[in-house]
Parts: sequence; structure tokens; C-alpha cells
Amino acid sequence: MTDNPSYKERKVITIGVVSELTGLTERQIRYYEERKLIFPERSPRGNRKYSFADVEQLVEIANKREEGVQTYEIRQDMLKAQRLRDEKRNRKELLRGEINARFGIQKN
Amino acid sequence: MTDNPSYKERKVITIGVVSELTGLTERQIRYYEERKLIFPERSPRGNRKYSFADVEQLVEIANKREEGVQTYEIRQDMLKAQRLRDEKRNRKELLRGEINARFGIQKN
DNA sequence: CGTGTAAGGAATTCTGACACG
DNA sequence: CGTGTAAGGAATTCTGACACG
Repeated sequence: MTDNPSYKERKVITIGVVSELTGLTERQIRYYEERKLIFPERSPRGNRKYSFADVEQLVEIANKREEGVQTYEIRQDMLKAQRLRDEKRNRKELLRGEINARFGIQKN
Repeated sequence: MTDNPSYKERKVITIGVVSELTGLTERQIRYYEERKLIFPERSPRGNRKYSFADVEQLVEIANKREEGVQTYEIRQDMLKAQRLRDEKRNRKELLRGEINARFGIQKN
């Protein structure tokens, strides 16, 4: 209620706390950012801030890494999943557009 | 899913971020703790950690303060609200007990 | 009472780099 | 490639205290 109720997405957690939460070292967390697996925000001074969603993402990355999956592969999988989500969304919009074309504009 | 999905209650936010989020100074935030209006956890070293629920609580406190309400009164209101919640819970349990006494133990 | 501030110290975080493998 | 570590600096946080009102 403060301003945005999506507690899961708000980037408010510092790297030290993320380290505690995930069991990863700060070095690892920064490295995964370098490999474009995670995208923290920055405070005015430059301190990284993560969301709970980021924390979960990091746990998944950690699991993959334990299985020996390289960061490059993890990134490829992420991109693929992203593409699938985008396509799905696009198909939905396309369908909506067709419906509107035939039956006219209507809310919802 | 990491371990506890209650993002709203997890105490993971440092005082600096809470200050940004609420607009309160760190001095004020610490003072409200001294007056028992807010109860952060502590990191191993002693750094305060707050939840989103705490942040919302602080915003409410800030509003009350702007209206001129003193911290003591705010605390009294909090305690009263807590008592009401407790009583409600107790009445519920009492009722459950009576039902069980008459109709025997049953789950739920 | 509620809040600002200067004080001193300890822990945090950041970046770039060297190391190993 | 993925991670550890020492390096140096800047920002963060903590406590206890003095100040004002």
C-alpha cells in the first residue's frame, strides 16, 4: 500500500543480505551480473539492490551451476524462455486485434 | 519459494533503504524503535533489518506524527488494536473448544 | 518530546586486478 | 570459466551524547 504492493519485485535488498539469503558469495553474485544473469538496480551512490524475485532467480542459478551448467548456457535458456513468453503475448494481442477487427472495438 | 513466500514480512531491508522508501530520517526511524513502535531484526553485526510491513507501519506512524499525535499515543493505539485482535482470536478458540466438548474431537 | 548533529569506530560495498585452473 | 583474495577508498551503520525546545 505504501506505493507499490509488488513486494516480490521491489529492489530493496543489499548484496550482503542477498548473500545471506542465497548462500552465494558476493563475488559470485556480482559475477552473475557480469554474465547478464541478474539485473540489480543501483542506489544513488552505486550500491546494488535486489528484489525477492532476484533472490529466487539466484537460487535457481546456483542450482544450475551445481549441476555444472555454465553461465552462458543458463543465459541462453533464460533468453529462450523470454522469447517464448514474448511470442505467447504477441499471439494473444494478434488474436485480440482480429476479434476487434471483426466485431468492433469493445472494452476488455 | 526460496524458503518463505511472505515477502511482506521478511526482514531484509537496511535502514538506509527504509529511509528512502519512507522519507523519514534514520534518526527518526531509530527513535520510533526506541519508543517501541517498530521492531526491526538485527544482522549478525547489529545492523537493523526491516520488512515491507515495517515500512508501511512507519508510513502510518509518519502520518500520525504529522497530525501531531505523540509516539506514546501511537503506541497505546497499537497496543489496543493488538488486544482486540487477541480477544477475537481467543473467543474463536473458546468457541471451538465448546463445540469439541459437545460434539467430540474432529479435525477442522 | 522529537529530532538534528558531530564523533569515532566498525562493517559494507565498490571497482579493477592478479591468481588458479 | 568461475571464483578467491588483497587493495584502497567511499559510503553505511551503530551507539552515546549534547543541543534545542
